[in-house]
Amino acid sequence: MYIKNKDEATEDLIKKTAKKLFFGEGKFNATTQEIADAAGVNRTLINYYFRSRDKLFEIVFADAQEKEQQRTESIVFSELPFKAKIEEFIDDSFVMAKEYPYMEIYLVTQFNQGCYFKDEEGMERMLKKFYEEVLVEMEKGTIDKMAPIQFIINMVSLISFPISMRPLFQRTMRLTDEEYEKIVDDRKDIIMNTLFRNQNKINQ
Amino acid sequence: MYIKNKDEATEDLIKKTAKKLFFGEGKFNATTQEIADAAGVNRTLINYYFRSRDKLFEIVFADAQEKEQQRTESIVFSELPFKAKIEEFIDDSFVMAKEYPYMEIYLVTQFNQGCYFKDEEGMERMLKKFYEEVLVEMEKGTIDKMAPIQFIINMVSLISFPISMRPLFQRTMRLTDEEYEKIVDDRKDIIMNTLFRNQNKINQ
DNA sequence: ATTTTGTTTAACAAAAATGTTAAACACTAT
DNA sequence: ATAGTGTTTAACATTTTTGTTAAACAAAAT
Repeated sequence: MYIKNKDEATEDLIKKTAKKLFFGEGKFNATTQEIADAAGVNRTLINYYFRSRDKLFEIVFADAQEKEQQRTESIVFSELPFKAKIEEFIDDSFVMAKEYPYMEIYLVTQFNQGCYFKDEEGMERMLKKFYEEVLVEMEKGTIDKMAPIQFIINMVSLISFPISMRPLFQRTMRLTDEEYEKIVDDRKDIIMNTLFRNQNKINQ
Repeated sequence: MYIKNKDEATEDLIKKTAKKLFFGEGKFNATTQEIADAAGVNRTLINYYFRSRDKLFEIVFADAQEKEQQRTESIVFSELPFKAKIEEFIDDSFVMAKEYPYMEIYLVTQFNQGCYFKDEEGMERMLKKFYEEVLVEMEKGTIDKMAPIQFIINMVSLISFPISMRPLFQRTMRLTDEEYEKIVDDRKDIIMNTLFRNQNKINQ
């Protein structure tokens, strides 16, 4: 039998390259030729391994969704206390964002074009669990009382927006790469302080 | 001479339709045929009025940028007190978002593909002015002390993210249109409370 | 060695999208 | 009425992108 390494190598290389272009560089409309060039392979290999451009896109999209969800799940269902979970989530998001800054925005554009969702069950379980924890914290007074969904929206907004909108922000505010990275680095404490009413303020 | 109405009517109709498709429905890859169909005109009229697809895109993009900036400028340079400006900005953003929910995300994807910026001077003046006001508020203790840019990022994130990410959010959280609109309606107070350390809490 | 199996390539075909032209059309001013 | 002007249309041409096929190729098994 043929060595399994080689074919999986190219197949994987193509997938990796597509991800890099989509999520890493924001080139959502990359043609098969562009992907092939970036990967240094013949264009028709995309058809050989993935049948069609659409199939490749589907796979990459599904992968991205799954990864996002697993990432979140492993934090939500961990044994960490609430506040630590949020910190973990922030750290994790920023790490992810370094490699794939355009991931979330890509997911959104895909959803706009009428994409289905993957593991709906898992998502629901996770949300329920997190909801409950949020409610407990509100009872304790650690966070302001509001609809739990609003707390989640606040949290995700504060974390994800500056990542997704980096090109717009950085240009608008005329910031260098270094300046922007500094800002992102500083954000963890700021987000924590904003979400947790500044009790036990971390940075002062 | 020919009636000026008619030609401006179609030209404008095409622009309006393109905007509706891009910003209103998130169809960033609409073909000239799709735009023409949606506008109910012959496809080649796009070439007649705009020369090429790219030119049309450029114009729509420039328009969007300009509108956003003017909108923001008129608030920043108004005579309102700081807090009222923010409220105004929130209201304004939500109105805009009703018609063009995908506007900001479109701007970002365009920037990703290497787009230039329009009125850089104006933007700079505006930012400077707002920075100063933010600093004053921090001195007064109305808002937490942090780099002014971080306050701005917080503000814009809390406002724009739930709009831009609506399809993702709504799907993920399994919400109906009515439920989501309710959430957006509730957000104004939540955002104000989050930004202003909950003094004089609006909603309790 | 040669058959088998899977991979890669280039040439070709097909499809999709854009752009151009010239003729038809509508309206108005003369 | 018709000459003039700008608009709209359909037919055509071009370009871009995708998909297919058959042959070349490489490695391993017989």
